[in-house]
Amino acid sequence: MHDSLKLSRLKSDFKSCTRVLSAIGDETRQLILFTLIDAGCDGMRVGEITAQTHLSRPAVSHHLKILKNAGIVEVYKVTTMNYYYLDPSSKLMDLKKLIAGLEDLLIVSQ
Amino acid sequence: MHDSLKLSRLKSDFKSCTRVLSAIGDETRQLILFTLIDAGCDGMRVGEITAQTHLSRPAVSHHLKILKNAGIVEVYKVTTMNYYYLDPSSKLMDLKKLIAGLEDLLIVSQ
DNA sequence: TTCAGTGGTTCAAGCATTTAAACCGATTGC
DNA sequence: GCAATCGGTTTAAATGCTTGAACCACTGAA
Repeated sequence: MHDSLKLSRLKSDFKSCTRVLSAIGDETRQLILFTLIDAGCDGMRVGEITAQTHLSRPAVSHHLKILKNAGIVEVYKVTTMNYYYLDPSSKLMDLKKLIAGLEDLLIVSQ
Repeated sequence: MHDSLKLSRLKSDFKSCTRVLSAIGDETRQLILFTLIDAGCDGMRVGEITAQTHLSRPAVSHHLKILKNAGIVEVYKVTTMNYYYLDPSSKLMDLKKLIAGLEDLLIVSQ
């Protein structure tokens, strides 16, 4: 494959990963991710995350919105309760393709 | 392997990747990366990057510092000229381990 | 209908990041 | 020495992000 084609694919891979990257590059959101992993597949409510961390409820709500926007977490409702969980078919896995493309370009062209 | 061990490894993987993640999550720094990839193994000077982008020299210098700090780019001096290039044994490759750990935890526990 | 629980949103304050102008030292050519 | 090039750094302004208080709507139980 031509290097210019590889580069343009890398650019579009980066584009589709930018939200994910900046979402998980933040330590506060990493903390929320770890808390959600602990919770397992049932997910976790905003109030529970607030209780297990040093974060306020609006802060948790805010960061969950960013994680949801990035395609990393999902939510389901039970009456008034919102359960957040890690999406297994998550945008996180798009990073695999990005890293592979980067590796290819780094190894070949250096 | 126990899930709690997996989680604590994931935490330390995240810790060592946080700088890289927030470095490449930024569109301006992505642009600089693309420009450096185009440059190939010889690297590129700050002035050249400034000329090929819409960025000012202090901005380029600032973002290169962040990329260098994250272990993504390296630099070599020729008299007064600083040539920046992508480090092939880059911290970028640490992301592979992080993604693998994430995938493992997401697939097993969901 | 009243009340407690849940959680999203708005807002203003505080903080961090980004930027360009200006400045600096170092090096090279004349 | 002098001027020009190179590029790092400092500064101040602007912009953006994060946060908690306060507020809102919705649901279910009594």
